[in-house]
Amino acid sequence: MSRAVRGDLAARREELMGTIRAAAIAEFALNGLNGASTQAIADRAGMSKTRLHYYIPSKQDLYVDALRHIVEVWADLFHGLDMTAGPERFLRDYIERKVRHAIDHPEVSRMFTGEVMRGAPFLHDFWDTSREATRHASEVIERWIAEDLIRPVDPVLLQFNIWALTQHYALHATEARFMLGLAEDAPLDATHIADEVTELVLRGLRP
Amino acid sequence: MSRAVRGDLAARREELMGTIRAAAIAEFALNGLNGASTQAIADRAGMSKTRLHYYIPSKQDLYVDALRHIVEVWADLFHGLDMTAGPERFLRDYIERKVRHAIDHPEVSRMFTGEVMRGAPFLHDFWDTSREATRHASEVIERWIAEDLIRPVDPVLLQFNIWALTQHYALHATEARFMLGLAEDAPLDATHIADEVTELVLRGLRP
Amino acid sequence: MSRAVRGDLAARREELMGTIRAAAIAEFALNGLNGASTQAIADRAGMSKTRLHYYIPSKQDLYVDALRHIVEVWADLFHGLDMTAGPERFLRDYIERKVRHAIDHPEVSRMFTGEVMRGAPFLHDFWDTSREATRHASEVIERWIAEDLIRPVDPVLLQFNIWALTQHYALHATEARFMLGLAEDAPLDATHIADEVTELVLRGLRP
Amino acid sequence: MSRAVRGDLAARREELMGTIRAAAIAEFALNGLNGASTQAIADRAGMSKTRLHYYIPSKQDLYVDALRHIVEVWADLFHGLDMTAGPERFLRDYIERKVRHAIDHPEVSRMFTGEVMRGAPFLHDFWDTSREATRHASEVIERWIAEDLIRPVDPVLLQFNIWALTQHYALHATEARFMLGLAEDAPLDATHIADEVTELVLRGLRP
DNA sequence: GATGAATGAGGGTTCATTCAT
DNA sequence: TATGAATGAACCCTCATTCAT
Repeated sequence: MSRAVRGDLAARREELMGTIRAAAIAEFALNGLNGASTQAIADRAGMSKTRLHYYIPSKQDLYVDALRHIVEVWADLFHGLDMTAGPERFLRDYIERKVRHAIDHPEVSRMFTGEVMRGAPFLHDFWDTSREATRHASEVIERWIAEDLIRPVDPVLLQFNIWALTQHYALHATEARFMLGLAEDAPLDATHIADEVTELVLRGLRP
Repeated sequence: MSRAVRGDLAARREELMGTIRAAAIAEFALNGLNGASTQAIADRAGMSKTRLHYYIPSKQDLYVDALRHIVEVWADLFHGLDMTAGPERFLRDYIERKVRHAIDHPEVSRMFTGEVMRGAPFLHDFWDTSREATRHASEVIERWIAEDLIRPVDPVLLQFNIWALTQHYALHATEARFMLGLAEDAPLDATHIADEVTELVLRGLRP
Repeated sequence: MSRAVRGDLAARREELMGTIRAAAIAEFALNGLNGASTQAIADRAGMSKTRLHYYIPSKQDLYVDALRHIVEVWADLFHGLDMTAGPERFLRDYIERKVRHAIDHPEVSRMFTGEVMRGAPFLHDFWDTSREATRHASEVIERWIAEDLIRPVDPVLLQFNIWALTQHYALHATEARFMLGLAEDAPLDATHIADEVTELVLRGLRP
Repeated sequence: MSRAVRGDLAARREELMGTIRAAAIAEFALNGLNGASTQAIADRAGMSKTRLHYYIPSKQDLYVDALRHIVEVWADLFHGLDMTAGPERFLRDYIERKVRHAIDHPEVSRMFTGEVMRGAPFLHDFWDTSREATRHASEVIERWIAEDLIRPVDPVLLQFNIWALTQHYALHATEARFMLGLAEDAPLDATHIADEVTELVLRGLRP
């Protein structure tokens, strides 16, 4: 087998795994690990159940893999963001990116929140990393407080609150559309939402 | 059958239905409608699956009944709160109650959020009522703006944002405990959380 | 307890048993012994399943009782018919009564045919009587043949054939209405059907 | 996979479906759609219930498929029969074939009659075709009447009557054997029965 | 790599019946 | 008599997974 063909095969497989993962995230977002059926995932990915099981070791493995993928994507999302630029600049960028991503890929937020709601049984492995990130962010926030750039707040709760505000529009997209009088398939206005959230947070933090 | 005995029977049944509903909410919170098994609900309620099915028409009926119950409980929760008292007083009370309830009964928030994440297929029936409430609240908020009690904001998004902040600690209780360095079964500090959220919102709304 | 009251109670019970039997025949006609549910019978009789079971020893007993009742009713139906009156007079009367009863009470014929189709597992007990009747009728038919009132035929098959012709319109009432262009709830014309059947048989038997 | 193997697989499946259908017809004949259990069908087909369900979408689908099959088989049965050959020739052939088939495959007639007795809820779809056939046959019969080949009769009822006579020996095989003094597993004499029925009908139709 | 076949466990629900009151 | 409660067995069907080809 030539190197090119082998590369082709690998790429083909990679692409297939991407399709499967996307289908899995969509289904896990709707029904969780227990509630999702491999049949539904296979249907969504456009393949037979048997073929799906050829590519994955088990439903649970697929679930964990999807979680890992989500964590990576979110880490990537904030690469290049600079907390040293000060609270205003950082939070504006962060919230904007986070809200936009949440609105564009609601299944991702939903699957993740589902896992967390269940007590995060499969997320514990990743949390040591998250804890480090949280600690690091807390230090920066405390520096901002020390420099009187923002008023004194609980730095961990601040992070949770921002997380809450930005995730919410992914989880509650249907309800939001309804209450805002939008059509069932109309996109939410990410810019407007990001602006309102940003303003609330920045003003809420003023010294 | 004497009136007393009949009363006893009715009370017994009422109590049993409460047990069942609580078990159901816990399971639906974990696994959604599809993922939850009547066996698990029965186990949690301390009865056989057959006996459970004697008391409910179907799993879906139980699910809808639980949702209805949640909506009622939340409506009750805010009876007596007075929006005419001005933003500071109202928001302080509202957020306090909401956060405390979320932290005390996280399964309730979780089941509800799960339903909403799935596109709220069974909640649509209740939303006309919710829309009215949202509209009414929006009017009050706009009056506050007109009276310069708060700065101009999108009144609907403000409601969503407050909702997001107060629900979050129910959904993410496990994660929050972990990041805050608490024990796995330690209660979250509702007072502290409510204070931080309230402060963020009130200051974020200052004219 | 006075005799009158006791009589009342007995009458009440008798009436109730009639209601139950009618409901049972309707359900057994539709679904057979296995397929019929006591719940459906109870519903049809306007009582709770528990109460139904108070009045009957078991579903199977109810089934057998209904069969016995049907056999009795059919026996009564032909009391007074006189085979000595000769074939024309007898067959005219017999077919007329049988067709009319079949069309008026199709459930009865249907439940009975269902039992027979299943191999008549509960009817065997009654068949010794039936065999006697069949033999007796065969003798009369053979006398008719000997007297040249009708042509030579197999006397048992003749009885079966007449039975087939008269039962058919109970079993196939729906189909008959459809093919005859009648409304779904329109009654079949018993007189017309009886005439056609009678004519076919009488002419078919001419020496 | 080679063409030969694929053909093998298809043939294997076809054969299996035939086995399943035969088992299904036997069970549906005994207990109807509601009363028949997939377990009993599986047992009769010599496979596990799970395996049976691998081959059928649902019990109801199997039921409808079996009905469709029966209708097709009966249509095939009368291919080649020529109504233009005149009443005597046609009716002799028709009754002979029909009686023989009924006696050889009583379950088929029984399942069909069961469906019709229940009001034919799943047969309605096929009845438009049947109605056409009935109409066409009626026209031929009326031509026979006009040509004085048979006496005037209701053409639709004539068809029903013949149907009744020929089906009867499938439905009442057990009873017939008993009344004719045959052993429980002895075959009915199709030739004799067909002759008696034919004679009754042909003579009954003489002008 | 990819397909059809197969399976044991479990899914929600209904069953005829019994029990206590 | 008559009711509500309760139950073990059975109902139809789907599950994630494995096997053979």
